[in-house]
Amino acid sequence: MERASVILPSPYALGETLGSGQAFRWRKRGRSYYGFIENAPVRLVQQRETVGVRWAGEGDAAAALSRYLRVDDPMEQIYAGWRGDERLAGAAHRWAGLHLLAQDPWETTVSFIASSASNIPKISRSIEKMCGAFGEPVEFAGETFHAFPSARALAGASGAKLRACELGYRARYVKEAARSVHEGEVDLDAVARMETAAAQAAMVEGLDGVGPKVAACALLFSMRKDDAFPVDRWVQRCVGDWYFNGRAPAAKKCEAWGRERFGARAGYAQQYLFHDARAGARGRAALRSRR
DNA sequence: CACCAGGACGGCG
DNA sequence: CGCCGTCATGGT
Repeated sequence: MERASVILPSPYALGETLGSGQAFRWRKRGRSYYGFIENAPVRLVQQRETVGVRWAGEGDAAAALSRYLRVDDPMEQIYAGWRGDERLAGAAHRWAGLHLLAQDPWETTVSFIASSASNIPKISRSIEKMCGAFGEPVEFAGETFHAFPSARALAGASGAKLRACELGYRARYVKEAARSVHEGEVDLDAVARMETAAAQAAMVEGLDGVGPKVAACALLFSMRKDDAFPVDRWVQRCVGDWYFNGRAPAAKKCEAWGRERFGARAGYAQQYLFHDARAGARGRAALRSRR
């Protein structure tokens, strides 16, 4: 059990970042966030600019948290690059301190296989059920947590038990992708060392249920491939609305456009666009329900 | 009760 | 290639 404390840069929007739809296992209880770093349970407590960490992992908790939260990312520099872009400049202002994360690659890959044509609350429940059914139990802070299941555990899972995790038609994708990783056909450590396009191609080719978007998410949210530009329905729609006069380009073209336009920081641009688009939709939904 | 969701896949033109 | 129907399932 490791304890430490980390000084966050300013700005760092911790709650917004942990709940931004790139990670699915963070839960807020009181002033604490419970989740996993390097697949070991962790509790974070934010007080002003510092975060207290209690971590079940081995090694330097402060270093692990700093890596995970990407506290060294040059946000002001990134925002400066968006000054000529009205939409992104606005999003940078509204969501100042929203960061990308550096999560576990295997967990992130499976999580986004489970994400296809779903929604964030359902994805979270689905992953939680997978962990409960197939993940190793870990005692932490007086309760039992379940680590994210290994490739071996998921490869050996029964189809029925997997589908019980609300995975639907994605269950066979998870099982087959797990087999590919467990048998070494795909090596995520090697993928992480490739440049983005090659890494994406390797994942799409080698992993069932992984297309361009899911691969881009895994690369961006767990392997620091910041030039990746995942295009889901939200991003496709808002890119169409904000940059193409309401006519959304096809997903493939939209991805190429985003990577070309935003370059080495395309992933950050994508995350801010996604966050802004969803926040707008949530606002409109709240407005509707109030009438 | 339609319609949508951090899409992928396979078949068809 | 690009387009389109299909695939479970819960939320709105």
